[in-house]
Amino acid sequence: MTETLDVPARTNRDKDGVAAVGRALALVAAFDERNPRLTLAELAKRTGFYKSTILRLSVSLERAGFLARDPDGAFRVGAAALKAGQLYQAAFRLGDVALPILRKLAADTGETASLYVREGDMRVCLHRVESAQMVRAIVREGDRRPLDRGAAGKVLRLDQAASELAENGFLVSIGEVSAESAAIAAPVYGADARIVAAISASGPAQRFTPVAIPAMGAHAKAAAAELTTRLGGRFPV
Amino acid sequence: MTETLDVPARTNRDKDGVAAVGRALALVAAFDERNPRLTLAELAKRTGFYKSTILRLSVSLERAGFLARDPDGAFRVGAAALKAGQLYQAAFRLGDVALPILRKLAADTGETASLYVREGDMRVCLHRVESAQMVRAIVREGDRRPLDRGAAGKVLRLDQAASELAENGFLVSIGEVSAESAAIAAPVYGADARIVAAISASGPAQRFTPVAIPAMGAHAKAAAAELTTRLGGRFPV
DNA sequence: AAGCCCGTTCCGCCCCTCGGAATGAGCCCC
DNA sequence: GGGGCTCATTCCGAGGGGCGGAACGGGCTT
Repeated sequence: MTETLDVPARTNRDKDGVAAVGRALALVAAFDERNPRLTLAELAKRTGFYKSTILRLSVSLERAGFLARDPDGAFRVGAAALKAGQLYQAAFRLGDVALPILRKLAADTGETASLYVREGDMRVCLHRVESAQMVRAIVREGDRRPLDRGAAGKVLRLDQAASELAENGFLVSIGEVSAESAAIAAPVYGADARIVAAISASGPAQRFTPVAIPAMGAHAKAAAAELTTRLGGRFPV
Repeated sequence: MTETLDVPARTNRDKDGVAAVGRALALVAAFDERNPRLTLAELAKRTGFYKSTILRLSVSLERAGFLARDPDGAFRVGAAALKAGQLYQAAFRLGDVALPILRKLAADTGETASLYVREGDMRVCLHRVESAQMVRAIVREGDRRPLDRGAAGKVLRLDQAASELAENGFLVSIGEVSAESAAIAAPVYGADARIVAAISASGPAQRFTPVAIPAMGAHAKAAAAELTTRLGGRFPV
């Protein structure tokens, strides 16, 4: 430390940020599902900071609502974190993320690809990319369909992974919405591992043969998995 | 600055926390649902900070995952916020138990059911199940409302059972949070027989008629009682 | 080409933060 | 009861880290 500075002494000037901020956020990151409440001493042990440092940082964190304190003195994460987490989700204008995935699914299957979300006892098409084929399924954004018909409806109605879904990762429906149509759908999961949307490929029933279905299902499943991860979602165990 | 310091110059020594941390968290708080993505210039305008300050703080925030940057340079809240938000919910060990109860309350009343806890002089929505109706109350997890408006707020402010509450076991508010909304709420008690949370059903005021309220109140009261017992809580004498 | 606004880099001075010591309360055990 | 731990909290000097402005360059529009 006293001499021989091969490295420029000011090397830490760039890309270093603000040390106090890093420390404060490390405090928040010290919590986990097993320990959503921590005492000052526990925080000190987990972070390696001095207790006086933690107390000083916690004043600002508490004021901003990112940290809170129980009457017994225990620390826990504050309510502002909940709000910030939702802002993270809101930052995904779903279309920007979903549309490329839908385009790929439409190309891979040759069918119309669409993204459905649940709305009460109906499902609503949020985005859609139509097939290029002469005979194809026509779906428009905003279309509302009953939840009890069609592959996407079935997927959105699942509280937990049904046996058929768990087996293949997708569901099929033939002639449910209309006699000559068919569809295949896979679930998109949110951060809480619950189904938040369904990605489907739909078209004329004639093309949904026992031979074609497995490949279509695999594509739908892959698209749904891609969207799930892009949204920060978590797959159920 | 040069003289005449009536106020002790070092009055800010106590209870001041760390200024840089407050600034960093103000950056995160600058986002909202309408603006989940912000440019550097927008952030500077909203926070009043210099752009150089924001850039410096953002290095630490990004490293911790609380802020992220898109390829086009726009800032958004980072994934660590989502995790932190879940830790906030985890601190209340209510989620697994409360959600089924909220679902039942939403089904029974046809209105949006939500669970509020007190956070200082505000109340925070911890969990929520929205109504299936076309016209319904919109509540998001993490929403903060003042304690002095709305049925849930009144419930949470009760140190002891007020006469009205003791009589019916629930409270009603009409047009308090917004002119066209109404809500009904009942208290959840902890092991020490003090109020730890409020369960409420909220929706358009038109549906909260003198005829409908008693049934809704009974449902809310039942839901709160159910949650109280499931949490090992004790009712006041 | 001038003007504007964008994002980014750089650096000196001041003040803010760090970290350790000191304090007191609470608890357990002999 | 008192000694000895661990707990949370307060205080302050010294050192360096962050603030805030200036300066720069690129991309637009006028």
